[in-house]
Amino acid sequence: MPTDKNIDLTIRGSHASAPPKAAKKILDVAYDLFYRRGIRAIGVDEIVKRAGVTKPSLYRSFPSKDELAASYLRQYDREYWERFDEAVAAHPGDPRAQIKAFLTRIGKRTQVADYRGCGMTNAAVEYPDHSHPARVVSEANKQELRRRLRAMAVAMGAQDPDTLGDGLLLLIEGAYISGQLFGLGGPAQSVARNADLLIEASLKK
Amino acid sequence: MPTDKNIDLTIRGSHASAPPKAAKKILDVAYDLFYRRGIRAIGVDEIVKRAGVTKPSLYRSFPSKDELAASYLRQYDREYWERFDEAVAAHPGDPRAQIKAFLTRIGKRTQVADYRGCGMTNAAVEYPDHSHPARVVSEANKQELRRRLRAMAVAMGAQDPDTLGDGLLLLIEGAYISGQLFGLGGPAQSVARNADLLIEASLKK
DNA sequence: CCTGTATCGTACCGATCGGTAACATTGTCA
DNA sequence: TGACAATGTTACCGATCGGTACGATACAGG
Repeated sequence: MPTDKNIDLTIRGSHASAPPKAAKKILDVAYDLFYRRGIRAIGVDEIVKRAGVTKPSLYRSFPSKDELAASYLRQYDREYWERFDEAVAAHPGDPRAQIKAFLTRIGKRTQVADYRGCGMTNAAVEYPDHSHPARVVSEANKQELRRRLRAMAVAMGAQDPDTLGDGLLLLIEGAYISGQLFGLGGPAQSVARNADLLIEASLKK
Repeated sequence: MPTDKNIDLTIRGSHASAPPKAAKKILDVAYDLFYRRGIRAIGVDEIVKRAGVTKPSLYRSFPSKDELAASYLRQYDREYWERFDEAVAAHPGDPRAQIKAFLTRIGKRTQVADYRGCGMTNAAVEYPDHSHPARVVSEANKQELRRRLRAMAVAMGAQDPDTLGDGLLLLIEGAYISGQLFGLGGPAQSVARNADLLIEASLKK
């Protein structure tokens, strides 16, 4: 049996004998570059150079640049719901506090120089074609976000849960975008406050 | 024989100088392609091909592709404030109705297949570098939008005008983005309703 | 040892990127 | 008509795009 010192974190197959050493470095570097500077702006040459590998190594682990971009977004997706679930777990049974915690965190994250917003949102803007592998991941992520927000609006006892859930989604997307548009001191810092106002106005009297 | 079938609409007189016959076609085509498919996704070759001209014609009227993109956004900017001012003019002295009219219009525009959101927002996502000519135009447009929304929040008598103005901006940006993410039936259709709820909750009691 | 297997890197592909030099064509007025 | 200036066109540039053929290399089990 192989040493198995490195556990494969992407549950591909149950093959324990697939330790793609280069693949992880490539994905890590691609994640950083794609997120910070955009997918279209980054060429595969720069990725392999920064990762210290060569191009064939990239194409042995990923069938194309588009699929590498999709892998980046799948990784982003996992971390996204981790953060979301943390906010939920911090306030059991209190959806309003859960939302507030999640949005407060988003508002804080937007208040740094060179904030780049949501990788999912950015990818969808870069690829209008609905069949693009990256966009498929992005749209699925947003559908799930919408589903959760609407469910939480129900749990909060909103008069019109779908409208409130969608309103919260609009505020969140607005925070991602205005965060990268305005930088420090931008409108995104008020996302939690505005969301709370909107929630208050949407509850059954 | 120069049949002169192409009318010159810029200069008075029958046969005055014909300044930018090609430039206008180039900008028109670039506007459409840049908006629908993204700036980075479109090459200058495709622009000149669709415009029925050649590359040197483009580079005689525009110093670079980046500057052509900036020109596209300046045109977008003019039309943007035209639409904004129309909503304002439709309800003199009633900022709340002005906002509602503007957002109702946005909400409607988002409810078409392949809606592509706001050209300004998209350009900023495509070009994270603050010094890029296209981004400079985009950021100026958003700063002006923020300024107007905050001023209208003051005029509405909000308890905290800056927060309300920024909240409206978040909803608007969210509508642009979710409009292109979700297509028909997406959250963007509720932008006007949510904005009105937020306004109601933000007025001085 | 030998041999199979899998990952590695060198070198290269055609296509396209943004941009330009040099030339042909055109309209205008003296 | 002749001369000028502006515009349009052909052909091309080096750089980079995403992607690959193929040989070198490392390492396992017999």
